[in-house]
Amino acid sequence: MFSLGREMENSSHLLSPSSPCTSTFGGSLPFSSSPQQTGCSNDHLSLPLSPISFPPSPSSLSPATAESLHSFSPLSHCTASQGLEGQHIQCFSTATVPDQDDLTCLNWLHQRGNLLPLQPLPKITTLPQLESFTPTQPLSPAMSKPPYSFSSLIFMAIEDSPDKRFPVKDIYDWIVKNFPYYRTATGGWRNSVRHNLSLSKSFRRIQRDKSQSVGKGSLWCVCPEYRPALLEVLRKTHSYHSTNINLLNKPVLLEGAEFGVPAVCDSMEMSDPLSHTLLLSSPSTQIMAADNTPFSENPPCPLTPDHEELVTMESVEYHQSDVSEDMEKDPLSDSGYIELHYYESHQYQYLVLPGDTELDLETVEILQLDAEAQEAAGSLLDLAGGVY
DNA sequence: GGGCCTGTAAACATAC
DNA sequence: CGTATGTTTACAGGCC
Repeated sequence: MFSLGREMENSSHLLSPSSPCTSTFGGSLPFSSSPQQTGCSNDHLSLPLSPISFPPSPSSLSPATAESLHSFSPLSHCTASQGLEGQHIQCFSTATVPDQDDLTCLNWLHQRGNLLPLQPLPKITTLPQLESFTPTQPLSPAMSKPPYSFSSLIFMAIEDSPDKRFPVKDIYDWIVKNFPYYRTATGGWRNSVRHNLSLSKSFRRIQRDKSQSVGKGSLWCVCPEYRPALLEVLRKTHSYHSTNINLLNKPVLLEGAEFGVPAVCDSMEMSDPLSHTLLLSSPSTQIMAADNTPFSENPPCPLTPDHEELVTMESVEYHQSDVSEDMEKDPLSDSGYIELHYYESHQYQYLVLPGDTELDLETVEILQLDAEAQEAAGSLLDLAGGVY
């Protein structure tokens, strides 16, 4: 079960067509180049490989994979049953499949405030049981240069703006606000921003409304036809840095049984840190202690986001009744992104998924195991929305 | 090695 | 006039 993700790289039989749209992974920005051909309308990105069916039919699986799925079926199918050996894993998903007119929508950016692996994740406090959670400084060097190109930074800034358009100065401010590196960087990067704006076909200059004009210069927006490519580059960069760096190179400890939950994992492959990742469905998931005491009633410690630490399997229970109808909708549901957050509590690391992605564990493993697996498994967009 | 992408620097023009 | 903005050119480094 714990090599499932990697195994599924080659498990094309698990993949069933779910989206009429395919595209290639260009991986390059449309910088002075033609737009990436997605062959799709509404910016729907996907990969040549189709996503996994949900849930995969056990009969269609290789023995090892089927065994894996069997072991993880509780979480995969979000129903209550006995999970890992001696381990109680429950996940009830009440999320409905969201309308995703635009699966690449980044509206969540300004809601979420963060899609960056090197940044704190303050919005996670929407988890009711994590009210006391206080973001800490990222462990990664906050002052190091971000991995994102200027085009990506500009793209994020514009997408994060309420009107999807920003003057240059606001782009500066956004970058400085979100990437402390640029607070102290010399001014040359601003020149680079302007250079990118002017040179890249991805961005378009809009004349300000003269009647409401305040400030110098024009407004800049993202050209819709280049948006999928920008999004793809951003996603790949984000994925690479959050997955490969945060997970794949980390040691694995299987010690301890927080909340009194048996620390199983004897059968786990020690080499696969994701095998021991606790998956939650944010924001409507509760971490449960062994006695079913909600996490909020028995918090072991504040969670710290983005900790590159150890991973172990833990109990999780998701109570449908605990989810109010008006609970904040995960902005990621419309984004086409699957944002994976890692929160650490002692020796445990929790992987928090958007609440309504309805991803099953094997899919998640594929998404995280490595970049190649991600590409082989299909885009997050299809996984999130294309199969229902 | 060549092409492309990206970052950086610089010069210059224009607008505020 | 100073500063901000926008355009353009040039060059270097990395990657494929």
